[in-house]
Amino acid sequence: MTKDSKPVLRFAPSPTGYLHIGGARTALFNWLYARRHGGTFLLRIEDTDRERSTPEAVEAILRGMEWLGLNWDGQAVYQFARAGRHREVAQQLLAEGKAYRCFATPAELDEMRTKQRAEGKPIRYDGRWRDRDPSEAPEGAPFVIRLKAKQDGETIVRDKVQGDVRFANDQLDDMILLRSDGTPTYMLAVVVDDYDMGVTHVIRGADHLNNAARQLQIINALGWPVPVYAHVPLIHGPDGAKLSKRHGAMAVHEYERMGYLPEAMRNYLLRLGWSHGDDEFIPTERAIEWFNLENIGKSPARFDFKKLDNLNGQYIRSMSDAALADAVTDYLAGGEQPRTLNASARERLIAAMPGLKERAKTLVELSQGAEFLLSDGPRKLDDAAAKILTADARRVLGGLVAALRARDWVAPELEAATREFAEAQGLKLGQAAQPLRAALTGRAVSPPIFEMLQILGREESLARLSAYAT
RNA sequence: GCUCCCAUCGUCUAGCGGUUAGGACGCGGCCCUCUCAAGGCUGAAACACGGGUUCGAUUCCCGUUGGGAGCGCCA
Repeated sequence: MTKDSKPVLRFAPSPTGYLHIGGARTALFNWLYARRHGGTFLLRIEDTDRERSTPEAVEAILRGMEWLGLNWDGQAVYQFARAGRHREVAQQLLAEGKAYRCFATPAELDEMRTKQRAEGKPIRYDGRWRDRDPSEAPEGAPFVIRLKAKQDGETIVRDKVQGDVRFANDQLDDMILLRSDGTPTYMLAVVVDDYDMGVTHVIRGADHLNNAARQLQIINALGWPVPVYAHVPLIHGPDGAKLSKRHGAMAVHEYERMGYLPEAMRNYLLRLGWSHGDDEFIPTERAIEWFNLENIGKSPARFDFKKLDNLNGQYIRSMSDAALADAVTDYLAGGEQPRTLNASARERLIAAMPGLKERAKTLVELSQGAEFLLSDGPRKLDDAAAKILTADARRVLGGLVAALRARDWVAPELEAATREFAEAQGLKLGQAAQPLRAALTGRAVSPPIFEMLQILGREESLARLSAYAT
C-alpha cells in the first residue's frame, strides 16, 4: 500500500461449514481495520474444493456475517469462478521456468511419505521431477504443476502480530500449483486472487502462518507486491484445546437464538485477543476508532460464556426501552413457535423495561422475565412461587387485596397500603410483598412489585391476586 | 519425526528493566433492599521452571516443560 492509498482487506472463508467464532473474529478484525482506515472490506468464498463446498455453508456464512453487521463492499467473489485465471498464471510460471511438470502419481508420493516417516525424516516432496525432462514421462501421463521454489536462503514472513518469522527454504518443498485435473490449489488461488483484488492487508488465523511462507514464494516468483500480514492466534475452548460444539464452534447466528446482541458479540470478540489498556466496554463506533494491529495479542485465547453474558447484559442495560421492546418482539417472533404481541403487551413491556432490563443478561432472559406482562389472567405458578403461596400467605393476600382495593392504583399508594397492612398484621414487608409477587407474576422474582401492579392496572392485578387470595 | 507460534490471577488481559504487578469476568464478604438483579465498598487469586545478560528482571537472550498450528493433487 502506498502512502496515500486506502487499504484493501478481505475475509476468505471456505464454505465447508458454518461461520464459527474464530472465523467471525477474523472477519471482524478485517472489517474493523478497513473501516478504521476508510479502506475496502471484501468477501471471497474459497470454494475450489468442489467435494466439500456446499451452498448451505455459503448461506450460513453470509447469514452470520449479516447478523454480526459485518457488511462487505461489493459482490462476494467466488473463487472457483476464477479457475481460468489461476490456470493462466500457472502456465505463465511454467513458461518462465519457475514451475515444472511433475508426473509422480499419488501412490508414488504416498510411498515416499511412508518411507520418510519410517526413517524419521521430514515429510516433504523430494523434487524427483524438478530437473527431469518431461519427455521422460510416459506418454499421456497425468501431471501436476509444481513451483520450482528456491532451495537456499530463507523466506521471511514479516508479520504485524508474530514479528519476523523465518523459514529456511530447504524446509519448504515444491508445492503443487495446478492439480492434474487442471484446477488450482489453494496456495495458487489465494495469491492470484489477493493480487487481482488489490488486497493490501491479510489478517487471518495463525493456522495460516506456515502457509504464508509458501505463498510468499509464489508471490516472489511472480514479482508481485507482498501484502501486510497479521496472523491472529486461534481461539480455544474453555479446556484449552479445540473449540467444541458446546462452546463456540457452533454457527455464529445461533448466538442470535441464544439471545445475544450483535454489538455485544462484536465487543466480546474484539476483546478476545485485542486490547486497549483497561477498556472493556467498547461499542463498535469506538472500536473502529481504536482498532489497530499492534495491540493484537500473540497468545491464543479461550472462549468464555460468562464474560460474554456479562457484556451482553451491559449492552442490554445501555439500550433504550423502546429498542429493547423491539428486540424482544423480534426475538419472540423468530422462535419455533412465533408469537406476536398486541398493543397492550407492548405498552406494558416498554413501561416495565427499566426494571426488566437490569435483570437480564440475554434476550432470552429478558423475554422470560417479561412473560407475565404479555398475556392477561391469573398466572400459573412456578415451583418457587407455589412455595411462597402457602395457606398462610394466601390469607395474607386476602387481607392485602382488600387493603389495596381501596387505594389509588399508583405505585407509591400501593406500597404505602402494603406497608401499613404489614405493620398492622405484625409482618415484615417481604412477607406481604412476596405473596403479592407470586400471585401477580407467577414467579418468585420480578422487577419492583408495586410498579408492576401499577403497570398491569387495577382490574388485571386484582383478578390475578384474587385467584390466589383466601 | 520435522517446521513454526505461544506462555502474567480459574478466564480475558494491562505491563513494553526499577510497579504495593493494574483492570474486567467469575468467586467470597459487607452495604442497599419487597424478591432477584443492578449499583457501591471490599476480600481471595497470577508473572510455568532453570540458566544467563544487567546494579536490578514479569519484562531481554538461551534451554526445559507445557500448550497450539502446519507438514495433502483440503482450504
